Amino acid sequence: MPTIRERNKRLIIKTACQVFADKGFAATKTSEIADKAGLPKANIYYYFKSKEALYRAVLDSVIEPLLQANSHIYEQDEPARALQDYIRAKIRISREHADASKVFANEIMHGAPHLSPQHREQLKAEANASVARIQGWVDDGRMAPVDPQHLMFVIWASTQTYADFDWQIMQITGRKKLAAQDYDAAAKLITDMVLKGCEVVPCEA
Amino acid sequence: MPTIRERNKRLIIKTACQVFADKGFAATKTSEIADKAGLPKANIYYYFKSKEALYRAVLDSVIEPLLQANSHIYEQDEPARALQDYIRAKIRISREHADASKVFANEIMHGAPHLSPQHREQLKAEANASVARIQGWVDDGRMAPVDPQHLMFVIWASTQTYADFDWQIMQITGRKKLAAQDYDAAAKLITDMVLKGCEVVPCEA
DNA sequence: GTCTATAGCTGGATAGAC
DNA sequence: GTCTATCCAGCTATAGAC
Repeated sequence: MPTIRERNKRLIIKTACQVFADKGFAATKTSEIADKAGLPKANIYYYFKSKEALYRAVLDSVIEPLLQANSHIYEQDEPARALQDYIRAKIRISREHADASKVFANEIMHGAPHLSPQHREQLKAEANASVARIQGWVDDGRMAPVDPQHLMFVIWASTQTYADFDWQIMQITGRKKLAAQDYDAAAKLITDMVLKGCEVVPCEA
Repeated sequence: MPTIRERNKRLIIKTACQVFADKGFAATKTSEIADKAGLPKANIYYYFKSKEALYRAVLDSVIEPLLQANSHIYEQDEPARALQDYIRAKIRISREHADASKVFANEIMHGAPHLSPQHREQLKAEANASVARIQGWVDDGRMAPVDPQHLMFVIWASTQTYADFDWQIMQITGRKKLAAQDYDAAAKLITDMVLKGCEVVPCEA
């Protein structure tokens, strides 16, 4: 029933995510979030008991989409297909959820001081499961014996860089805004490199 | 002969670099820098006119080491050797200058609001030169026709991640601190992947 | 549920003694 | 060149009218 409550909370979280991504937690003023959301500042505090509580809510909202890409590692049985889909999904996230990625990157870079123990465990569990899956393919002789952990780090880093460090990418490519073709080119190169590195043959499409 | 002046400035910049890397600019208190450096806060302001001026000094001190890795792209004529050395150098920087890397990453992630136009140009020029160099190898048929810009982004991202997101790496590897073998494993995997992706044969050593 | 006005504190910056 | 004491801006957070 509290449809207005939910709607406002969502609006505030969404706006806060943009500002936190842009400025970082400490540099963000609650008044700026309020202004961008078109609300008086006190309204923020009516819905969230503190700036930090709001930030935690943003972190929560951000983790689900970021973890969804992992599903491709499980749903596809063929290594080439799985890696290919995974990289594509990660690049899509960098494009469609750049703010979420930045908020998360910021949090991680500073040692995840606001991340709940539950979320830490969840992330670790997801990573470990993906690593185990890749190790399985290696053990079955279906791909070259790469270190699965470092393979994941490379995939994470090279896909997320298109969100987290988009400013640098735009500087160097000379773009005002990254376009579909840029993300496609990135996905292509990363996929190509990873598949060759793992010595698996690409799937069509 | 202001040897004491220089010594103190260096100490303050070095300490500030650590704290800025750990907390980010806005979350850093000058009192914390002072405490860690074993100085009263007013001393900081005797040497630097503001927190922001100190931060800019840190940024300045950080850029040189980060750019040095680029030299390998020019000094080596053979693509395989150059890329190999470049990746190794970048990984070494992630290990030896992790704080510098984090300060810089933070700055870039938020759109480089404190970076001087000179430094922006310098970074862009270095990047463009490296890209041109790689494009030259492609044109000469000495490596596969990869997109040189995206190749650089991948190398940057996957090497810097070992500094910027070391917390995550440690979480997943279960290490308390990354050791030589971790950086070696990373360098090996990244090099392997890049060389295969570029279709150049590795050099010995 | 909304908003104005303001309290209260944190932290950047400085005056001025040594 | 060093340091203590303090000032004051700007921010988070809230009281209280509507």
